[in-house]
Amino acid sequence: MPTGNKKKNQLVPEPALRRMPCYLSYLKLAQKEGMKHISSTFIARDMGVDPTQVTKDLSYTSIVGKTRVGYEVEPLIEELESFLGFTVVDEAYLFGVGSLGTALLHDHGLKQFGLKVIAAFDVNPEVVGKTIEGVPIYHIDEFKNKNRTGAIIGILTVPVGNSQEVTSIMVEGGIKAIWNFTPVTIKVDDDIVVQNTSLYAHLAVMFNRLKVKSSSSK
Amino acid sequence: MPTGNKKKNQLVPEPALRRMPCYLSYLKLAQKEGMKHISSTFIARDMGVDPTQVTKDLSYTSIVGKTRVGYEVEPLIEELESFLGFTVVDEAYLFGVGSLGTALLHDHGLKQFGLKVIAAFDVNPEVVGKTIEGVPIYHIDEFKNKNRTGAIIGILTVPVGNSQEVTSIMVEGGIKAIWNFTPVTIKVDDDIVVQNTSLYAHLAVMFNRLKVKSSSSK
DNA sequence: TCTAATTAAAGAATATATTCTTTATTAAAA
DNA sequence: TTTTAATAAAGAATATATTCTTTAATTAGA
Ligand SMILES: NC(=O)c1ccc[n+]([C@@H]2O[C@H](COP(=O)([O-])OP(=O)(O)OC[C@H]3O[C@@H](n4cnc5c(N)ncnc54)[C@H](O)[C@@H]3O)[C@@H](O)[C@H]2O)c1
Ligand SMILES: NC(=O)c1ccc[n+]([C@@H]2O[C@H](COP(=O)([O-])OP(=O)(O)OC[C@H]3O[C@@H](n4cnc5c(N)ncnc54)[C@H](O)[C@@H]3O)[C@@H](O)[C@H]2O)c1
Repeated sequence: MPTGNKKKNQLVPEPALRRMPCYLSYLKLAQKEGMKHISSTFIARDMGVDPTQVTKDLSYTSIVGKTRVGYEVEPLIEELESFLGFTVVDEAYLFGVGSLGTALLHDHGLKQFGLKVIAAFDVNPEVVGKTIEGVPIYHIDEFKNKNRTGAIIGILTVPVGNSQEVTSIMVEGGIKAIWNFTPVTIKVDDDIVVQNTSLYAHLAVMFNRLKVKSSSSK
Repeated sequence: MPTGNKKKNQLVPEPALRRMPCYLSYLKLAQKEGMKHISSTFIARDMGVDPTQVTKDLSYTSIVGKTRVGYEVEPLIEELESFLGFTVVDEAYLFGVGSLGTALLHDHGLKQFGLKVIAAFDVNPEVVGKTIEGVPIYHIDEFKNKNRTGAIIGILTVPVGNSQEVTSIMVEGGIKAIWNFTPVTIKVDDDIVVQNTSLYAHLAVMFNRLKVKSSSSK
């Protein structure tokens, strides 16, 4: 029996996946304004994208639109949230409670998007033993010794020089997906999912576009 | 006279720009280990990418490699940093001093990558008037009234519902580039650069890849 | 000095993603 | 009831990005 995922085992393109949370935010605002139905044409105009891209993106989910009417807002929101994995809250461990790690621990938004940090690990005696927003911080050795069960998602926010070392510890401890906030390309086996989120990479893109714009307008 | 940017006015592909900071991190680690030269073959093997992609990416900068030797590490680092705009520190304003905004203010890393927040704006009386890491926090009305000069880069970390409103205020106040951390697609004129950095989008991609992996291994 | 191996770089081929075109549907208007 | 306009969806065409292939350079070794 098929697992229900529309038609094929094919990978959903990453660009499409990245756009979906944008649609979601947009739809939630539209819902607040009382809209019951919404068409791809309308979404596209409002968001400044191509209308056929909207329908193609949404076609990866199991939602179907209605000709001349568009999509029903509420079911679309529900389907998108569940498709994106935001309805089930996954547990995660966080590695490296520095400035960025602390910020993520303080963030209340993540839980709404399906991620809950249940423990954090560091080596710094100043943070080990403490608690941030109810999340206990242990020494990384505690993870090595005990945590072979539990969360399979790990958030990596350690310094650049320790990235690979901590990655190995994470994988040995049973982590299957790594949300990597360091600008380092970490090496793992094929069965581990790595999601790179380097803020500096985005900064580089922004600087470049700004440079191009300002030199072309001169 | 040409402005010096290698050969063409063509845009550097965003995927290439996003990979460059990864090369940079890698090269800095290699430099620490005393390497003077490094080849694309070597970089590629270490980082798990295609060697020709490395040379193609680096060809957008003005660096040239040497046959049978590779690139000189130090000049390559310098060229990458300057190409990416990390050597000149640009000033920026931050809008929305909530959990994410505060985290960014506490971050010491950004300055190394060419961005320095010189002031922040909010509406919450609990934060307005305070200072975080030396950065003063003003009421957003102060920006409307006075700040027509100064930084042209703005960091947007306000709630979803206020994104568009604050965006307009930013643009009216002279902001030319917006680093948008909200999951909302903000609308601006063509001459404004928008860099979207929604953490939730990355989370969505990670969840999807994890789901695909776990269902294919069963 | 000559040969072999390694490499950067350019361009071709392939793969991927986006946009355009066509078709069929259907709600609303005539 | 019939016509019209708006739309989703599928597939084709185009654009973009990645990977493969070839070429020329040049260092190191014979
Ligand atoms: N701070 C930011 O806003 C920001 C932005 C973009 C990227 N980053 C990247 O995120 C990473 C963390 O940045 P940061 O500014 O939070 O650094 P940080 O130095 O403030 O924090 C790093 C933390 O990791 C801990 N650590 C070191 N070795 C460890 C180990 N072996 N096991 C467990 N924990 C260990 C340190 O004790 C420290 O608490 C860096 O790679 C940085 O490049 C940070
Ligand atoms: N917190 C996170 O880690 C995180 C992660 C990903 C994305 N985001 C996004 O970033 C944005 C901010 O998230 P947050 O968790 O920091 O929210 P938050 O509610 O903690 O902070 C928002 C801040 O914006 C201020 N604000 C509200 N209206 C304003 C206005 N008109 N002008 C200026 N300031 C105003 C608020 O007073 C508050 O201080 C949201 O859009 C969220 O979706 C946050």
